[in-house]
Amino acid sequence: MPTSKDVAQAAGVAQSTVSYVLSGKRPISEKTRKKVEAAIEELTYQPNAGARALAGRRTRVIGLVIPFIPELEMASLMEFVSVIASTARQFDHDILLVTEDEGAAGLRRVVGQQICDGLILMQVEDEDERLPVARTLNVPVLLIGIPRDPSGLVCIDADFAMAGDQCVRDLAAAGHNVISIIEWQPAVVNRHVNYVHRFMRGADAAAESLGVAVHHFPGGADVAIISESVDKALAATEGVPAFIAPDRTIQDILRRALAAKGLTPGVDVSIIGSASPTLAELQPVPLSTIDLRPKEVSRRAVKIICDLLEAENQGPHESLELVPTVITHRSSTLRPPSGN
Amino acid sequence: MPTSKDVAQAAGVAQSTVSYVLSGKRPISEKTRKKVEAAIEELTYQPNAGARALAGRRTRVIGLVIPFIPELEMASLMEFVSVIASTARQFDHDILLVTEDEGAAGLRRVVGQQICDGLILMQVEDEDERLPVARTLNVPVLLIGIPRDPSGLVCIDADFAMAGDQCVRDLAAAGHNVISIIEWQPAVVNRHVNYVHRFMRGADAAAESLGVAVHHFPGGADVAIISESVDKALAATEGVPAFIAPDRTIQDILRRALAAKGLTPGVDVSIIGSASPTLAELQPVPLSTIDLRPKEVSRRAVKIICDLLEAENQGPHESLELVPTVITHRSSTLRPPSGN
DNA sequence: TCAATTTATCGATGCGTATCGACGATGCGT
DNA sequence: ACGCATCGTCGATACGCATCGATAAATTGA
Repeated sequence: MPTSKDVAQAAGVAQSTVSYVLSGKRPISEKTRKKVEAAIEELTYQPNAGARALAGRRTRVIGLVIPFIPELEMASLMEFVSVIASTARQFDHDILLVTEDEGAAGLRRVVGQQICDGLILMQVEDEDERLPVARTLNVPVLLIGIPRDPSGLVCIDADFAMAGDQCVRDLAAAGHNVISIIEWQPAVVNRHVNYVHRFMRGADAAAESLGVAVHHFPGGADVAIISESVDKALAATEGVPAFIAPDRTIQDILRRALAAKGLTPGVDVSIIGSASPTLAELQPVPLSTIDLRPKEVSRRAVKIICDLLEAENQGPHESLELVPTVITHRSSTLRPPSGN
Repeated sequence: MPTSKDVAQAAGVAQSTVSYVLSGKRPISEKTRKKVEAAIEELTYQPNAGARALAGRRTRVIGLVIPFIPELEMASLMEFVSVIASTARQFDHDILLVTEDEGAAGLRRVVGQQICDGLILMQVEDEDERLPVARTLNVPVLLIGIPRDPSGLVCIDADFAMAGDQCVRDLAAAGHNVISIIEWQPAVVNRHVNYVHRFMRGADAAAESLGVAVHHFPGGADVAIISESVDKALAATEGVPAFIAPDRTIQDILRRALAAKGLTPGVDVSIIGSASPTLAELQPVPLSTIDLRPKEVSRRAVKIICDLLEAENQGPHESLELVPTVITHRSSTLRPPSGN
């Protein structure tokens, strides 16, 4: 592997000059720059990351702490990871995976060994054991998710309250007076990932202000429980029933249960939930969705932490950014009665 | 951040002694070791990765090149990534994400800058543009997937031929004379990820040797196409029909199409396919599955590349490892006629 | 008891880059 | 023509660790 010294020699300049050509931190004449660039090209020189990190006290690597929760939807997780990685590249950074099974010690390790300049924590819980550690690390940390106490931390997440609000308003506008929410899996709810609560709060508040009723029913991944919830929900509804079904599994089971009763989404019943556009289109009756915009959340997360890395003016930062959600009408919900 | 020099000072020894305590590459007396270890504890010293890489010419980082293929099942991809990352930790290595959108240049970058000691390439295609580059990199590269020409490369993958063989044998043993395979999405097949062909070859060979018929039908993610395939398959079958349905989407659509015709899996029709155990159990009729063992493939992949890194005796290696697949009977297939 | 080993530790050096101070060359105004 | 600021480049040094040769201390054998 050629070094900057080799480049310098080939170009007939000092090593430091090569360094300045690369960083642009001092003026270099057109002539020398050309020579150096030619030598770099010629030798296919690439700077050594270790040496760069050592001398420059910057690795240009961001640690991404990925959760290990079997109940979680792996597909959506992968979408975050993938977008985060490619966005990081746009900011000239790389992503190092830190798995949850190392626990909080993993954070101390990658920061302590200076493998990373900063961290992104995914799937942050209400009371997250990683937070006390995160607060003491002297590097920027970005949370995806909002803990109970976000003081001294930088957070971003989808605006779940807005999502709940939008769903309820939308269904109410379509003429529903009673809206049934099939809730997340208890395993998820009990982990206190508070987006569930935020969603519900948004939904309940909207219901109250609009004078419609929102009923909550147990959901999860169990066919029997969801079927029972559907029965109860239907019994408690006069007029056309409306369902909010958070994830794919619940949607699948709900759809099947309704089909068994001869109810067609968009005609005899409304369903709205969260799903990727492609998956939503794939359904027999394309699903109206509330888009939590994982890509946008990922992109902004990377941007925020890169800004923090750039600034580097120490001192704990604190901020909280909520990404607006977007509702998309397809065929699974009734249309509002009149003029668009 | 404390350095090894600080530790040395605190312990009253030379910096090099601290280094030897850590590496164990020279004998150290019990007494000094204790002192040094105490100092390390006291200062919560952690060696600087950059300096270590620079001096030791080893980063202990493995680059993981993740594909970006929308058609791919993100969930299974995430399982690979997650298991690879935690297995790497067991071998005292970390995983750096390299996204496909950098293309082959990404490989050159992470290796050229010596961010990584080696690479794992996922989702390797028959004629993969990354391979010529991979061959010239002077670091170990491990492929998950088998290209058309694996010479000079180290590969691992699930044994798809075995999977095809097992599915056909199993269905034949249950009394089916005609077996219908709903194929992968054309987008996947056309990418020449040859596991599709290997699966088919295994299936066809088994069929021939058993004297049963295997019919192939177009699949994918399109409801209309799959429904038509199901109709044709049923028309072409006398007796109880049997289906092999590769992925989740195909399974979902197939199940719905069969239900619409009043056919119940495990009674009037057999279905077998690839799915995670939890997902398989979740179905109304638990799905008999062929397990492609992504976790085992991931674990072995990491082990192989770590062994190569350990060995470090240059020269191109070459090997090909196939991980046996496992068939699991649940309720969606007929049972073999007689005494187990 | 003394030379020959072995054992435990130290000091010095190199890894490849970034950065700082210094210095000659150039351009400016007067 | 002369001092002065600016520009462009060089040389030296630090970053934190691994490693090699050397040295001092402890052990062995005869």
